[in-house]
Amino acid sequence: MTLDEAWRILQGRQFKRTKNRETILEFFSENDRYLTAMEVRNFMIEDNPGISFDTIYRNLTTFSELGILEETELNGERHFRMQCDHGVHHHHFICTACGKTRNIPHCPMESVSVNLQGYEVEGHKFEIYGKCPVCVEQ
Amino acid sequence: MTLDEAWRILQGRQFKRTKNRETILEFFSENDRYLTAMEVRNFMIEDNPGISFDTIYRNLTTFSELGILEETELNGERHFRMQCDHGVHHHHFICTACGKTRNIPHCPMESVSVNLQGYEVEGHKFEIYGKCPVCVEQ
DNA sequence: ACTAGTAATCGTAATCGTTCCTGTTTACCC
DNA sequence: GGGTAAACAGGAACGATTACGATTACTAGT
Repeated sequence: MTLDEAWRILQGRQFKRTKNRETILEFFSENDRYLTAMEVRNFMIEDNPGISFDTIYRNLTTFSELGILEETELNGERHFRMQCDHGVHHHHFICTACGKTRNIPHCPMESVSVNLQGYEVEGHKFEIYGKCPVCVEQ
Repeated sequence: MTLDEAWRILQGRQFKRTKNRETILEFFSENDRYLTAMEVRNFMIEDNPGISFDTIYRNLTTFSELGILEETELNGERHFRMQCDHGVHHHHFICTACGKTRNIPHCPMESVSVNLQGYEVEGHKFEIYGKCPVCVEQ
């Protein structure tokens, strides 16, 4: 997702264009990996030393709900990254050291043979964890 | 996993047979679903009003490491359940209302076509979330 | 451009799940 | 039964996240 696409979504829903939102989106568009609220804060604090976690979490949640960011949970912490390939369903290999991901186009839901009649499926998660080639060397 | 199997594992590693451990294992063997530390506490508190969270978490973590319980994270909280079909790799449909699960024998790792050469795979997670037939009716 | 109205923010305190700490109790081996 | 290390209770501390009242800053309408 590009910055322009993100702003188009936000302005289509009457969200205002603020400096904080610009900084957050800039950070994600320049860092193509899963990031924590703390990492976002450490970046923002240079421009805005008084930045509040309330602001960060509120915006991250908003962006996630609007499909601008995607979200996952790694060792008890929320992680966010810019939505990639918007619209096309996929999964990720996630590096547990740096947060970088690699797309996995195959979705296991297509080949699940279990009969889930009577069940109401709300979602699914398929992630592979490990170290990317760069972090293997460290 | 039966209570006998669990105790055989524990005693093989010189873990002591305490009242608290008996209560925890009894609770899991009678409740075939994912449970939180709080639910465990609410059950234990009847026998032992002074039960400490430290004791609960310490034992849940131990049991999980020994393969007696299996663990997953649902909306930011650790959930535990008795290890089912010990040894046989499988995945779960998980009811987000009651924590009950249904086994999914198919493992997506077998059909992942992405080349992960140079990567170090540490683990994976495949879970389907939704409502079980009982909770759909509520 | 000016102003009103409302969304967004700041700063701080509170919450929640989980872990740490210290002194005491308990299970197990002899 | 006595010694010893494991297990425990109670409470304090922790890190991530959320809630809150007061203030600031966008944006639309004049």
